[in-house]
Amino acid sequence: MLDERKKKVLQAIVEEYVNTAEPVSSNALTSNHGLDCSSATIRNEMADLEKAGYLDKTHTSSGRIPSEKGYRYYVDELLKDDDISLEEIKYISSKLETKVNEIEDLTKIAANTISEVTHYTTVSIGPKTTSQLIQEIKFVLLGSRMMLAVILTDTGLVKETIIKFDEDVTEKQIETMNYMFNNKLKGQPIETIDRPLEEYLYDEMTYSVNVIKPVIEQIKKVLKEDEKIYLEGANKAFDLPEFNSLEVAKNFVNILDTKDVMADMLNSGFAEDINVYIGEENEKEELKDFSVVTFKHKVNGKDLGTIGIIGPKRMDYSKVISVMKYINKKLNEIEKG
Amino acid sequence: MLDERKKKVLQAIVEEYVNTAEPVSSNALTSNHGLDCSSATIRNEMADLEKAGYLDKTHTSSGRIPSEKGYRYYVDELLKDDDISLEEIKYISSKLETKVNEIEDLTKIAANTISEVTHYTTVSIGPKTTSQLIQEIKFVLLGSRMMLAVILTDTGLVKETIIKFDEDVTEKQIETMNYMFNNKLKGQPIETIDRPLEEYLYDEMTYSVNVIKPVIEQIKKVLKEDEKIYLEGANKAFDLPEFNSLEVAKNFVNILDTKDVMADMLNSGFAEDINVYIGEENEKEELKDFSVVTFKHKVNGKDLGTIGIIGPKRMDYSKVISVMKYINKKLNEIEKG
DNA sequence: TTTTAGCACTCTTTATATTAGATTGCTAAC
DNA sequence: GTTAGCAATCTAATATAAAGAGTGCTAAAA
Repeated sequence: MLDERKKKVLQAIVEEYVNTAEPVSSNALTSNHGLDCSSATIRNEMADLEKAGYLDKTHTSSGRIPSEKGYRYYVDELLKDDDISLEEIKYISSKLETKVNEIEDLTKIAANTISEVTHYTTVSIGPKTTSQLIQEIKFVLLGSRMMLAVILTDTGLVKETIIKFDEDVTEKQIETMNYMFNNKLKGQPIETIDRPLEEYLYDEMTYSVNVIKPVIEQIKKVLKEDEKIYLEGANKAFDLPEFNSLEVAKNFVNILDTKDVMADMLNSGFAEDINVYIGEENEKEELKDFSVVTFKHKVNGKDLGTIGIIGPKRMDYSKVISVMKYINKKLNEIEKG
Repeated sequence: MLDERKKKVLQAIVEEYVNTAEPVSSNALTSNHGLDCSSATIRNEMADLEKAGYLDKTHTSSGRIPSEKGYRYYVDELLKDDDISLEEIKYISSKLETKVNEIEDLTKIAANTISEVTHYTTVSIGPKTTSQLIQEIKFVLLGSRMMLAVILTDTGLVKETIIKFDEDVTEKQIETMNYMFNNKLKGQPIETIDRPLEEYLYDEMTYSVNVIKPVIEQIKKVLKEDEKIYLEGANKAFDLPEFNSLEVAKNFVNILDTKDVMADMLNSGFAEDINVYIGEENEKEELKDFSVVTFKHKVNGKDLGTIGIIGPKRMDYSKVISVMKYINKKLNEIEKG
């Protein structure tokens, strides 16, 4: 357990380093951090904190930077989670007030807002289809050989897809299909659209396979389709000094370009709350030099999308977490009322 | 006019520089370029070409690199436009064979393929809605207060949008609307959905403004919506030596992040053929250090989407243009047959 | 026992100089 | 018109030195 002064020193170092991106010297902490002692005393405290693993040095005679353990302690014990200004609150509210018709747009707007307020790159992904129930399926003929299929889920997610046929299809056929599909699928989880169902549908349907086959295939395809990942503020990262290293910059762009790393990153958080992964805490090798903060936007236990920030380990955790908490609250208000 | 040997020298320098990214010395051209003369002779030719503006030096005693005028001459006069291997042809064909149901997906696949084959970053954008005619509008009730609107255009573009109402809506109302909208809009260009039409619809519709207003607004919104821009292979650029400069890398990411620069870039080409913009030839300030190659995928004069490559001025124009030509041909075959 | 002043020591950063290597332009010969 | 030869020019790499920042330790002060 750290005593009060050590906590103060650690907190001061994290905050100072987050601000300046420079190793923090004992001298820098003697003023403006409420530490009423000399630099020599602080040096002693720093040495203790380093021995305990909370601080690192870049070389023998450098100032200190927080270690991952140091950041972790800061996030768990020391951060102020209301690090958000009135202007930021106003800005966020105004952005989220935009009337949107689809949940996915709301998630995108929230991600964009977070990126603007925190100046970090955000990534967002829509709700996982697998966790949803089919509320209704609707087929609409768009011509003699083209049909639109619309699938509504219980959380209000809408999936549409165009289906083309090799032969003419009648309104009557569509109606029958509509009835059959709904009969079988309403209220079922989306994964239901699988082998057994397929067989059933093929059996029951009296007409051409040419008609049913593309429908089933296309619907399966759309529902299993990887969720789209949206990036906001990729360029913002390049304003940070850690991205002056070409290797880091390249890694970063590579990560953003590798959609499945991003998807895994967003999907790995299970907590209801905000997930913070600092450096090595990230499962993915590629992310071990970065920090990631994510949260799932949920209403009544239903996943409506996930938003993540990816930035340097030297991230302003206070700001990021405060903003995310506030946005999460706002999103819940919007969804519920 | 350049004599044959000068052409050969220029071509050799462009090709050598495209390959190596190093200024080309007179010595490097004495072998493997069909130039049967000494390095001193080549030095003389180089000096002439530089005086004429086709070559540049990085410093007084460096080898030569092509100037923008040099690249332009190469693109206009010297490149081989069948610089594509059998494997590449096979690969492209296999990628484009995937059955897709929406035009926009086809454009995306083509852009992805180009990026894979050329190793450059590609950008693509769907068809411009403004150039299209409305073929049909279809409204589908999805619940008592939610409706789906589907707009089909003459080129097969499908736009869907969810519309939510503040009051219950009946099937009958939807049917009437369906009839009215189609009656007024079928065959019309998409811009028709504007003031005069709005008034007409408000007048004719006998029921609540609460119903018609959101419909018109949402449809307008969707149709005027900026086309989505798709990026492929943003990370590929970072393998190129010119991106070892942090400034260049940062600029590049900034450009990719600024969607309207990308959109303008894609929309500015008018030629039927392939557009090449080398460095300063780009209108946008941000692009003046890069080269851009775009082409519009058209069928029967109708715009179906635009694909662009953005890369260094030291771009493999032969490869890029060859691949684009081939892909364009393939796309036309797919659309027509 | 805790805190602090003082100072040698370490390491980074910046500046400067030196050298090796590549390539040109020019001159004069072929 | 072409080429060999060579001084001149510039880059890139390496070495050296000096300045500056910061620590750790010791011994004195509180």
